[in-house]
Amino acid sequence: MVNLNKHPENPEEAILKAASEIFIEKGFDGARMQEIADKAGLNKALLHYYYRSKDKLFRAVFNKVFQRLMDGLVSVFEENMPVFDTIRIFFKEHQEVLITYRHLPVFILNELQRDPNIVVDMFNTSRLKKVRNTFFHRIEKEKQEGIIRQSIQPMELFINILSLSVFPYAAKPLITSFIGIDESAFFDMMEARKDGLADFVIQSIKA
Amino acid sequence: MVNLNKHPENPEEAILKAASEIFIEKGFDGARMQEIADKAGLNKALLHYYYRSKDKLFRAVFNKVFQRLMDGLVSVFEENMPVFDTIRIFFKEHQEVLITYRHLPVFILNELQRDPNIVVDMFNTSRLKKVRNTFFHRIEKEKQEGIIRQSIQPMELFINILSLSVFPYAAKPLITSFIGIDESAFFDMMEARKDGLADFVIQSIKA
DNA sequence: GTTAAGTTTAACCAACTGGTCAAAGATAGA
DNA sequence: TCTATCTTTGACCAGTTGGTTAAACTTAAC
Repeated sequence: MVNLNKHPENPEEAILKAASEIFIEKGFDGARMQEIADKAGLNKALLHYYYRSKDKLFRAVFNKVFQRLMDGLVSVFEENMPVFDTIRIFFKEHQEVLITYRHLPVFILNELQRDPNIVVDMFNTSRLKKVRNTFFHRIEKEKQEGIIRQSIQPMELFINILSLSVFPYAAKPLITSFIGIDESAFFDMMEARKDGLADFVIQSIKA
Repeated sequence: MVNLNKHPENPEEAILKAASEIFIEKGFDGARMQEIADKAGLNKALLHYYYRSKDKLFRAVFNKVFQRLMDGLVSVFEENMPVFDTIRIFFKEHQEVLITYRHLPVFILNELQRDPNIVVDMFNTSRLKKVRNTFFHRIEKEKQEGIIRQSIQPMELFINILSLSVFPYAAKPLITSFIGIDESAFFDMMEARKDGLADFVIQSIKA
């Protein structure tokens, strides 16, 4: 027989989708199970039927969202190419990820502070290993080739690149208030900044 | 007659202090008025006697904390001295502020996303004006003197410096998990990074 | 069509939450 | 000492919250 449900998706996915939006917008403490149910168009008891508790539902959401962000973040560093190219490509791609999922940085940073354990054994350490074996290794190589300054530390550079890319989006309300611009002007500014960022880093590390 | 209270401070301050700790640790939604009262060693009704509502108490906390962080952040940029000196002093001083108030960045970023209005008319725009008239002006001057590269945009540089300084502290749980170190190793790393940061920026902007 | 398993619902609950209030206690001036 | 004001408290309250449950509904196999 045909599916007579009001909802084309299966409820498990509908719940996860609605929960993602609510949790990301309001955080774990600010989110309400009833609100998630309303957004999914389902009875609240169903959330518990499929995901037992608010905590378990939250973890399902967080894991999915976190993995998504991580993929968009480290994948570029796992490919073997000249460091300057990696940097340019990263900033270009990562800015788009951040614009698409603009609330994710603050959400993840905040929930991670609330409970640092949610991330435990979420990193398959192979991920870092791969970054080490490609990006970090490449840096050392280009240092020997005289392309990159000797004093550059791969891990620090990695953190610097991340900082420059992510922070402005996390601090968007602060920046817009501080320099007195609206949201669209902010994204214009980020768009213009995109090209300059790679230059900023490369200029700093080149020999 | 002598003060027979168990608490040497006046209750208004005791509440604000306890509220600061709880709000910063758990956020507005996660904080409980009873928990704040317990931490202050006072009756819960007193919180409402002095601060009417949870929202008003939160605003009092946020304002104070925010002003404190802002002072430690922009004061260096308001002084007229060579740009490279400003940058070196800023990183050195700001890292100490961040270590002392290590939970503030995420707290402020998060609450600002929850309700961007809490920061409205909190910036006396004179603050930004002063930064413009000193730091930004100085950059333009040093560009003409051939000390700094022509393509450097003052506002972008300002945001970059902030990003490099603040982000690692906001992302501490992420970084420690990702590279598999504990908290003390993280702060050692930040300590070592401190000197390199100024070099990283200066190297990038010098002509 | 009977049955057994999976799915969905409305009604319900105990615990908790921000907030109130009347009364008790402290304080300082007259 | 009396009194008017300010402080402090315990008890209380209405609304909300995550979570439960028994019963109704669907589905598909026989």
